[in-house]
Amino acid sequence: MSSLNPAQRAAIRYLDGPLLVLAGAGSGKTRVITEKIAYLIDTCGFNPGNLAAITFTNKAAKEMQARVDKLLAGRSTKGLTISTFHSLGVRILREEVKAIGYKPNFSIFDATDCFAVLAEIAGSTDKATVRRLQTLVSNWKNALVTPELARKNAQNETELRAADAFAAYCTTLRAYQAVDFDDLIALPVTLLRDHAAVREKWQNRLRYLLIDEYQDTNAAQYQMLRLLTGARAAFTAVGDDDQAIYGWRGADIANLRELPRDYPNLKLIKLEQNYRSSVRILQAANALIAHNEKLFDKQLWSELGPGEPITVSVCANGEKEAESVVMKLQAHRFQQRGAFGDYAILYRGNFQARALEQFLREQRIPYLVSGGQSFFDKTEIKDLSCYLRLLNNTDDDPAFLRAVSVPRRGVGAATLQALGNYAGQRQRSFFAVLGEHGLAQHVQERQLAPLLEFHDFIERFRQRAAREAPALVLPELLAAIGYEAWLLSQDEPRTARTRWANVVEFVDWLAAKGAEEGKTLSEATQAIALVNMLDRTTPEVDAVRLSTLHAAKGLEFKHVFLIGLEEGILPHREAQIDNRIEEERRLMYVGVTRAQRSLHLSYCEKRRQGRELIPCRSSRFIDELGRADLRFSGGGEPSPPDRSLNAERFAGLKAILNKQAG
DNA sequence: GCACTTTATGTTTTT
DNA sequence: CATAAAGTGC
Repeated sequence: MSSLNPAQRAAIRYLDGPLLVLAGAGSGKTRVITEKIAYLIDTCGFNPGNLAAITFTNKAAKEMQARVDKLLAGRSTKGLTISTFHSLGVRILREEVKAIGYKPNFSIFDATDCFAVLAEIAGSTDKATVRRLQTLVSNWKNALVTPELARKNAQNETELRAADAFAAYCTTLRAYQAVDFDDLIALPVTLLRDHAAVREKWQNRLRYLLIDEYQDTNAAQYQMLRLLTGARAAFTAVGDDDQAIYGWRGADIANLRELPRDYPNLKLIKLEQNYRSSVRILQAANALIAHNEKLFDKQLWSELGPGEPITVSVCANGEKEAESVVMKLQAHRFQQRGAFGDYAILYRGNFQARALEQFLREQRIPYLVSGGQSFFDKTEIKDLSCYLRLLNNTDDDPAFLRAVSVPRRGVGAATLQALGNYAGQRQRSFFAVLGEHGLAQHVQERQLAPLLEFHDFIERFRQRAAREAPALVLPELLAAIGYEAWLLSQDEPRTARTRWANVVEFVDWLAAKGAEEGKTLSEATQAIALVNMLDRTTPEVDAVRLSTLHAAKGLEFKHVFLIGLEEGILPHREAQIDNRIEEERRLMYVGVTRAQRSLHLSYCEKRRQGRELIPCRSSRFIDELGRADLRFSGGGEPSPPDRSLNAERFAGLKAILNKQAG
């Protein structure tokens, strides 16, 4: 435990009660968690099986596991839980399903599946409407609001209709034997709350909890934590209110603010020494975040010297910005004789990566995009997951609909419509009514053959999948449906080849997973829903990292480029109201504090919106960094606030407020 | 009624 | 660029 500072050491050794560690960016918070796990096992004699560390992303969980393994080299960590909130939720659900009337082979719906269910219920094809409803439902679940309560709280006709849709949505999911992401927290909470025996069992099993990124917990996750820790309240929560960037997902900083109230004997330890960034970067970050209403006072400091000045480039438009950033990065790298892997380019939205990728390819600079479209969201992978989901749970209608249509087998929209009506009338799933004798009366005669053939086909593989490992069955299923040929017939040869390569990679991933933990079909299927990026360990590759600001949290880079610093991008156009501006500011803060040695900012004077180039204004956050250490280039300093532009901004704000009132 | 082709269109952030 | 809606041939 050498080279820990006194605050870190205190945080690791404190065991007398609940502990909140306020860990500033780069203050070694992951280190505190991993060292504390080692301390609890080595020095305090905890059984690893009685410890759980909870993170928000798989990436964080994986990294933590690796660091713990290294720290405890040789000693057993068997039974140690290091997982995301959602994975822990699945584990609890799987063990306790019978208490809430689900089968253990339940499906996990992703956002697309849930969207389709809600669209059907609302009878709406308008995307914006359904999306609003989806957010509403998600917010209710995250706040542990039941359909009944939502109905009671409804203020007007619209809210009442939404609450009814919510109720119907829950019923439908239950009929499908399916849960959504929010259920993975909400259901375990109700379970632990309402069943004392279950609660005691889990409290007994998880005797000490460590929670990472505590500021990102939502109400449901906080309740889960309370129920798991119980009266003993043996936990360490580590967080940073300045890095709370998931408010839009229901995360609530109130959980941080109210922790001292809920636990009067809560011990508070602050980590303020930053081991990551040079002084100039840290000063800029401190100046920026000072514009937020602060929850806890915190001043980061560093012993790492002044470092390079922060540069700001003004570019004509998005393409020019991408080009300039790539050129600047090249020049900087030559001058420093550095590696590509020392550089990251960070941005607000995924779409900003495209222009960058183009120039990086042109310059033959290796790069990796993190965030962005997940491997498991690719069409070919979703196709196969749906087959697995259907084999695992034949009540999973969304999976049925996809599997029955890919590849095409002579069953089209009209037939599925008729089948859906029949299934609805019989109160059974699509797959179930395929086996009924009455089927012939409800679909066209010539449709009968392909439908029955599909039913047989699934049934045959289902029996095999019950006995054999999914990774063995899947390749045969692929051959049986002629998937490779289908891909070739659908796409250009080279896209078809990449897609098939993805399929092969997916099968390999499944095999590796299965070998690792002896996964059953239902475990594998559920794991697929939760694991987002294919966990290829690629830190070895020397490549520039492209990442959204959200996905960059928890990472650090020697040199950071932060692009698109314009009003409307960062802060985002739809985040003009006060508390959301604060979250955008924290997002900027996260970006700034990723940098160790140098930080390069850029923004455009004009940006393409649709087919037109719209003039834009530099982000207010640039001004808030303090001018002292900024070096401008490309177009001089940003123009002083211009009245016409302010008027424009005001008009935008008014439009938003009107929309909300109406 | 089904399958495949063309055309428009649009993108906050993620478990 | 990748998906979704509308249009065309069978």
